[in-house]
Amino acid sequence: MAKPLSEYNRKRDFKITAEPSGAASGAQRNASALTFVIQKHDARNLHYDLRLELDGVLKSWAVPKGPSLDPSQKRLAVQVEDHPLSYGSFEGSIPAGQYGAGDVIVWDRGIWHPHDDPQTAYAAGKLEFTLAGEKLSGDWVLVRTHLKGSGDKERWLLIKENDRHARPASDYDITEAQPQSVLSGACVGNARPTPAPQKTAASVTLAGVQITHAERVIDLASGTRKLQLAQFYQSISEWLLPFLRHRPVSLLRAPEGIDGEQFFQKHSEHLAIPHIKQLDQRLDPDHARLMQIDSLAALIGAVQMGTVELHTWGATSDKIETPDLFVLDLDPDPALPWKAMLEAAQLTLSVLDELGLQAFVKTSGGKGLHLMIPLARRDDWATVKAFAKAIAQFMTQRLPERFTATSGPKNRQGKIFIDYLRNARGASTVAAYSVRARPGLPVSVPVSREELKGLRGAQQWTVANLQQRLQGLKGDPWAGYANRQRLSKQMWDTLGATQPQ
DNA sequence: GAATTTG
DNA sequence: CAAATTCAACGCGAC
DNA sequence: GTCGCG
Ligand SMILES: [Mn+2]
Ligand SMILES: [Mn+2]
Repeated sequence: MAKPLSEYNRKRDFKITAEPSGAASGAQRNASALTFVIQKHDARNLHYDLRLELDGVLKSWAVPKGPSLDPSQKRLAVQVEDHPLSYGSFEGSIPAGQYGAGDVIVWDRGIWHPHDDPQTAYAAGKLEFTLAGEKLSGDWVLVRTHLKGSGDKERWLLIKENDRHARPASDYDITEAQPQSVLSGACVGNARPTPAPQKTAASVTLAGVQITHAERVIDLASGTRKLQLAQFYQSISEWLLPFLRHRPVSLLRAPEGIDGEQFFQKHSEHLAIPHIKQLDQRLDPDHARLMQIDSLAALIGAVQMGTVELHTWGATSDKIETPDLFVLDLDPDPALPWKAMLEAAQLTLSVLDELGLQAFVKTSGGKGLHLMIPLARRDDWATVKAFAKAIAQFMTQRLPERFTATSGPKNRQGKIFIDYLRNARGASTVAAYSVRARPGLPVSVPVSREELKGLRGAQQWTVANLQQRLQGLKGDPWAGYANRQRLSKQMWDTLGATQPQ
């Protein structure tokens, strides 16, 4: 049943809106002279409001698509709160910020003749009636469906009966043919005289994905807009996708921009991220299904959902229990000068050289650097993590003034924490060429060993200047990355550690 | 951002 | 219909 | 057991 007039009054501030305040009409009208009105309302979504006078108020339904003269076209009509009779002649603009803000015109009005007792028929959920308006005529039926709409809103259907006023939709669309107000001749919505002027479209299609809120600024520091971030990711997709393909991915999303709420997302079961791949449940039986980005469309789909950062597992989905790389995440005390960070990286690389392991360096886009070591997918997570921990402890033992293998800010005072914990099953590390959700939108960028000494910071590249670097590159900074390496007994011995199990 | 619930 | 609310990870090590 | 971390 519809909400009463008090609901109408509660939703409106009559000091601000020009709409009439509501009071039921005391005088009981003659049942043969009931009025109806259809208002066209250019609110958030353009729709038509059908209002039938009954019991001194206007019973009201929102009809998203408006009436159709075609009896085969059933039009959804969501019942809304009763409106006062005086609302029937309201035409004008509801101010922004008010309930139902937007322009209203009286699209049609006249008399409705119920075929039966209207109170009884209304209560029964099936109103059959004849309209005598300026545009609409003939017999109509308004019938309540069993399905409730959102909340307690009742869903009805507005259907034209077959009579001499009926016309097939292919032949004639009355909302299209007669868009204007019957009071003023004014138009509203996309039927405006100059339909939606020169305003840039709010949504754009990129790589087959509709990007909504394309103009939303997601980073104040760089002024980057949502569409620009999507275009950036598209422009570097040939560099980024090889690091995303074939492995589980987690997303850091910030739909309102990096200064708004941020959250991590590891699965995509409830809401569909366009084109994203759902991985087999058996890969991680204790959790919801993991996801994977294998294509440009999926990447752009993720951006549409507000994704800024992409984090990947250190294993591929087809062999998920044996990592194909491990990470040494060098996290400096923020107070340390960049020079100390560079020296620490060189020292760690020297040890890896001693071990016979080739490592690949990337900026984190945050404070530190990431060393990535490709593996032959032979050892399990526990083994690989223990090995990374052994390196961290070995470095700390050798150079306790520079390094720590113990997490926590207190232990990191003046030092660099070698974060080996990224190498646990289920953990992830920001992918090479992922943007970071920080002011200026820095990017995690692979660099060659030769370039390392000249690095000026972990945020040297951002969405604004990465293109320039990539275009100027002579060769692949990570040449040889495809060479997978095995951990040997000799390496464990050198580190003074033993392989678990 | 999208789905769901509330008014 | 419009507005408000809800949800979108997880395990590890330090203490 | 809780907390902080990424
Ligand atoms: Mn309306
Ligand atoms: Mn780090």
